[in-house]
Amino acid sequence: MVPPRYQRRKQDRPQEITAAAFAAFAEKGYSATKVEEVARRAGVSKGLLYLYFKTKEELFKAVIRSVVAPRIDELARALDSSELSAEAFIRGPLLAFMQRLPGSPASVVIRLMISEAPKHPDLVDYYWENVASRGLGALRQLLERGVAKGEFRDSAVNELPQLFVAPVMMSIVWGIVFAERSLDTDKLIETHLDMILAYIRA
Amino acid sequence: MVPPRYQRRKQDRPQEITAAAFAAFAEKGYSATKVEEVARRAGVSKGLLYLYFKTKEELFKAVIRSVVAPRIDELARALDSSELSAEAFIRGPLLAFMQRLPGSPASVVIRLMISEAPKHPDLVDYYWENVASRGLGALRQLLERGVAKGEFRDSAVNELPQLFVAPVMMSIVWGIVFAERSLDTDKLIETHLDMILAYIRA
DNA sequence: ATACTTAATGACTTAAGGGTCATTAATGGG
DNA sequence: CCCATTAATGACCCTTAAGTCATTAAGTAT
Repeated sequence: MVPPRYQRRKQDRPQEITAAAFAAFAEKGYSATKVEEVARRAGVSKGLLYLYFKTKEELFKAVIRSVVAPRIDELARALDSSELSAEAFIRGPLLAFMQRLPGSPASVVIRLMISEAPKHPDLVDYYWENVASRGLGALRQLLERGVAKGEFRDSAVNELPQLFVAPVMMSIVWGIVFAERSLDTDKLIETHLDMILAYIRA
Repeated sequence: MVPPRYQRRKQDRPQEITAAAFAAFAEKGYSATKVEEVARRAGVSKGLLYLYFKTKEELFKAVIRSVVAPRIDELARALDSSELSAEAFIRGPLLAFMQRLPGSPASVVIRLMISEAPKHPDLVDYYWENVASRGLGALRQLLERGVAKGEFRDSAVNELPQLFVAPVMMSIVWGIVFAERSLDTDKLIETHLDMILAYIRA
């Protein structure tokens, strides 16, 4: 009994291919990755890949979306789930969340966005609507809650939630460029939040 | 009298070519830029370009160096030239310097480094030795001076000069990805430094 | 002037890699 | 069991772009 040379698995292929593509893009970046290489990693022929994704660019977009999409609700849920004070929330769940990012797939997405954004305005729109503006909105909300409860004073930080994100971005970029020259990103992020809290505390 | 079809200008060509390449890379990124396009912008044939630069990669490295090199001493000079207190220095020259970066060629270099670093470890070494480690060293020195003079207290910031740089990196990345969706980077950086100072003041 | 050196050209070669398509074979319905 | 359907293959095509080189002509020394 000869085993079949391949199996038809229409349901699973797209996911398997995007997963393989993500791994390849993470290692080599988008343009240095060959479509054939992605197919090889997915255990699939190049022709099949083109059956599911019309172009390499479309594959790229699918990859970004596939990584980003599942995290969105996770992020949304995080905020309202807690009965903590704003400060406790920042020192607890938010700190933990931020510290996880530099070593996570999010880091790869950031790198890809930085490299490819200029060529893919629609991807930027997607990322903006689903990740950036939502995340910043959540931070703003958090700050307002803190002010309303009398924990925080009004300050320029309210208008600049990017201040929260800066050390995470720094850590991610550091990791991309100076991979080996280690940086204590956990401490960087924690110190930064400590600093913000000291600054905005009422 | 027929003007010569071209002029021999061995002295100027390399600079002109790297300048043209920088402009092209700034617009399209490294791999999306064709060597022929660089030659065209430099008003030169492709063959001549290859007379001065053996490969596209070598041209790339020359471009980075040509942008980075002149700024190095400027940076070094900045520190010791001032008789200001550490805080005044931070609020004055350092703030101005940092605010200039997001709109400067440095921003392009950062983008190129992020995209291409993994493929060019020697460039990373160069950048580390000449820019990153020097700049961070200068910041550390500045903090120590502040502590020695009794302006600043000892804190975790001494070991993490990256904290200073974070909002600049954030601004640069924001500019790359969300070019149009404006962010008040000047205010972001100023608020950040204000925050640091409040945190470390003795 | 003449001969010589070399900066400069641009048509050409070559390789890589994105994308196609005729062919094969797994699968499911009758 | 057999046929129709379509998932899957992989050899092939074709464009693009890096890199070469024989040739031309600007500058220079004798």
